[in-house]
Amino acid sequence: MTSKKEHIISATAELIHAKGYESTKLSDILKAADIGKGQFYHYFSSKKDLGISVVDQYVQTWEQNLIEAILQSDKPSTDKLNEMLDWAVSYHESIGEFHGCPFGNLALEMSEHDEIFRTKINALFEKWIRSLENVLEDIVGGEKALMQAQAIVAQLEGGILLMKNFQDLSILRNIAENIRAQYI
Amino acid sequence: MTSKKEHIISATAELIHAKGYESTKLSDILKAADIGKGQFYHYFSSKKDLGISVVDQYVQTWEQNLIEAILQSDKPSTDKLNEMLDWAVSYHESIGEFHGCPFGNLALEMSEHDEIFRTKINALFEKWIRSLENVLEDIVGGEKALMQAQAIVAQLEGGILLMKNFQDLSILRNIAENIRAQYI
Amino acid sequence: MTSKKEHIISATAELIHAKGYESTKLSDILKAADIGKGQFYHYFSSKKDLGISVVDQYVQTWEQNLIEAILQSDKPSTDKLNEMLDWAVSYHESIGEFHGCPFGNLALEMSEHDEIFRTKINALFEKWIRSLENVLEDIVGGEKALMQAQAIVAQLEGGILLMKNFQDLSILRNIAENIRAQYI
Amino acid sequence: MTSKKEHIISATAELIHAKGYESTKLSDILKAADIGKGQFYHYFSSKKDLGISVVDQYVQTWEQNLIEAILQSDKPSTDKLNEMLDWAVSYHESIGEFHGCPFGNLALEMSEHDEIFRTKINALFEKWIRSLENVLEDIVGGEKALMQAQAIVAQLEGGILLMKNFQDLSILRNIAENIRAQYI
DNA sequence: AATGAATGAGAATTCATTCAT
DNA sequence: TATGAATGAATTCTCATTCAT
Repeated sequence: MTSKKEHIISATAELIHAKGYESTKLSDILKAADIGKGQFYHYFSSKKDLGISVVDQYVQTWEQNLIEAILQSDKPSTDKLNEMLDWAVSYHESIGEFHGCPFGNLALEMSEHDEIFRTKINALFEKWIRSLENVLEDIVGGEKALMQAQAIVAQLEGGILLMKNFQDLSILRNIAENIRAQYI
Repeated sequence: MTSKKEHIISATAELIHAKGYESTKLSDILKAADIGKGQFYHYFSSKKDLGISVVDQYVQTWEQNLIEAILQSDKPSTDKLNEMLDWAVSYHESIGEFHGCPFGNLALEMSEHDEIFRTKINALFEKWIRSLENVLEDIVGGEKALMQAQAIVAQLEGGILLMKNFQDLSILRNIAENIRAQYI
Repeated sequence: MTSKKEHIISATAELIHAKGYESTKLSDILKAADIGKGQFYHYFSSKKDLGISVVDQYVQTWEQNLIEAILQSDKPSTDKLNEMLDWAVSYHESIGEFHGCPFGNLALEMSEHDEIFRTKINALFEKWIRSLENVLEDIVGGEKALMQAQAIVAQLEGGILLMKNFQDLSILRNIAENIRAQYI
Repeated sequence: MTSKKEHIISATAELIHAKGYESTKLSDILKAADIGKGQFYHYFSSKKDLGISVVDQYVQTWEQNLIEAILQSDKPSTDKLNEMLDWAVSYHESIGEFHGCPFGNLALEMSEHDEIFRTKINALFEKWIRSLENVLEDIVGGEKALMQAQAIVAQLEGGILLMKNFQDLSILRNIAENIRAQYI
């Protein structure tokens, strides 16, 4: 039964999103997943091992929900861009609290700590930017597409950072509107 | 002579920039500042007390170097925008390593941990955005100025985040170029 | 098996009796109970937590040995008084060293430090005095019983204090004789 | 000028009475006496040195106010006993807070810690009991005088202990009344 | 598979005392 | 005389990991 393992990963994913990797203590995880130490070390060899599984799970989810379902769908490019912006805003809206972007958070916290984390997070950002570049080629032409894909992702990540710090969703909404106004 | 206290603050500022607040252990600080435990607690009442001093020092530096010297100077608005972008890129260029934005890092790490840190960091972002809004009023008109000021700050912060994760300065350069292309 | 926890409590009880709460360092406890730091914090959340357990254990023992077994037995009142005095003297005699009264010591050390300790110690003194009051009602009549119960407890506590300071059991013996002479 | 030294001793005496010797930190003393570290170590070689001076000052005061002025005066014996009891009650009444007996506190805290403290405190209790014995010889006859002097001192010390723990002066008043009723 | 007791290195902090000026 | 900067051993507590059952 893998579902126990996945249960632990999901419980930890929330904790890490809310508090960060270092601040999420093993005891928090055991409590949240309602398991004992022995069970934890049966499924995972270390806290880091679990951390990596959490990132993998996040990566998989985003690849499906953002990259595949939105950016690589066969809708018109402007629709894709629109959907991506809606998805970003509604993701944070639905959580109800402003913990920031799971990837952005980990990117800043783990980048220089741990090469494995950095590489995995990197790969997702890379894919996101590349897929967005493809979308933008239709809208702004091929030459500027990469630069502007980077700019849009940066704008969203920075907007989520500001949203978290101000504890105010409206900043992210403004950012989304601003992007929309520029490209659509 | 206050310089000993300032010496400790500066040494710690670098450590926190590079590793984050939590990961910067007291022992790291003592080593970096070349002082003993007792001396540390002679100057600061706790690690947090020092952390706040570090943020205060960063705030002061940025208010002088960014807000006052650039955004509130009496040069033309487009020059101010240009200078700000140059300053941002050259700041990270000069450090030689990609630790990210001192404020952005702390914003993400401390936002939900500690209200005092969040408030101080908030105040700086607020000032930055307001000052930039004033600059943009000349360029894009008053109506959109605030939204676009937010967008620019977000873009820079997000760009620095990507830069840190990719360990590649060119992303930040691209972002700066992109902003320049849009407004100048 | 709770006996490990009780083992730690008992070992600590002796230390606290001999040296006081503050002077009993964690390292003393670990050595006396022959356990490691981690094990200690597995059973107790803090030194204070253990301290409270120690007081609770003392309270329980005294309630059984002094209050229930002696003062609330169904023997004649003068026998009860006699037994209490015997018990007090032989308690200190059997230990062989003059560390004072576990409750009196803590009462003086912790009274103004910590409200929880004070309250618990208070409760025991209160019960002791009330039970003794009941015994005395038969001997001196109801009117003076409370005052004289207080006087007897005070005399014993003060006698133990002097005994400790003079490192001489005979003072406590004298006090017991003096009480006996007055009431029996 | 010795008055500075005496000023430090008096300020510390209050602190030790209220908090005990160990809990009175050097920093508390410096603050209370409004002096710097250098000045402290000019007048005293260590904290213990000061502690001994404090005990010496207490001993001197009690020898004057209790032993000489009351117990060795040329008034009738029953007056002396009465005055001693009044003095004891009014001493704690005048302070307004219930910190216990300065000697009783130190007796319990320091007895087994430090032989010098114990000896000095011992000497005072010894003198007190001897002087009271002389007074009692007139009242109860020579045979029982020593035992009853011990009993009275014990009763007062125990009463003050209970008073401190219950934070209630009336217990000490009861004890005084009880002693008066027995001898006067 | 599972429990939770046990480990121990390392964390922040306290504090009497010494030393340079 | 006096200041307060500097020292460092000792203190309580944290926490990921291992081990016996």
